[in-house]
Amino acid sequence: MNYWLMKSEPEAFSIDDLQNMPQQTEHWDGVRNYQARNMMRDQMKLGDKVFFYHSNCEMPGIVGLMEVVREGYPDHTAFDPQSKYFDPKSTPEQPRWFMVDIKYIRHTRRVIPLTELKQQEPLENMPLVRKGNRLSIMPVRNVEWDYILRLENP
DNA sequence: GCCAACGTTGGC
DNA sequence: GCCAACGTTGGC
Repeated sequence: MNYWLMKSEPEAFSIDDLQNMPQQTEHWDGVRNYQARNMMRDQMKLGDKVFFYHSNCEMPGIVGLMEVVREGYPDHTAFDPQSKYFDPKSTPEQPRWFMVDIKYIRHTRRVIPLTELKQQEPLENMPLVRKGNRLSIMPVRNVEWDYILRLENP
């Protein structure tokens, strides 16, 4: 099993929003970055676990756990001229953008803020804590995953 | 709201 | 294929 971290701006889509979806499941649409696209299309597998990260907000940090429940398939919002994610270069015949379906598992016991993650030496190689990184989806090493979960307890 | 860092676009 | 211009991300 592999581990991941996915960012979302809580004003657009938060962990609470996910929890309140039917089946507590939602497709992760709107990603328009090739690296992130490749991970969703090729690497994220059923049962993989994912940290939900809130970005661009008062307290950026890890807020919950989720699980991949459907592997990569075309992001249909790219086909819809009404969507803000519309991309005329993506067609159903030759889709350019992909998404996965994600299911809520639980909130973390507390928000684990970015400021705290940055202070952890074992996490210093995570793209998340590196300056200028803009990846909205990234792999998490097994040891990093376990380490972060231990931070949950104050 | 600012701005550094980064990715993408398009002229040449 | 280079690179300037532009747009976006996201912490602060």
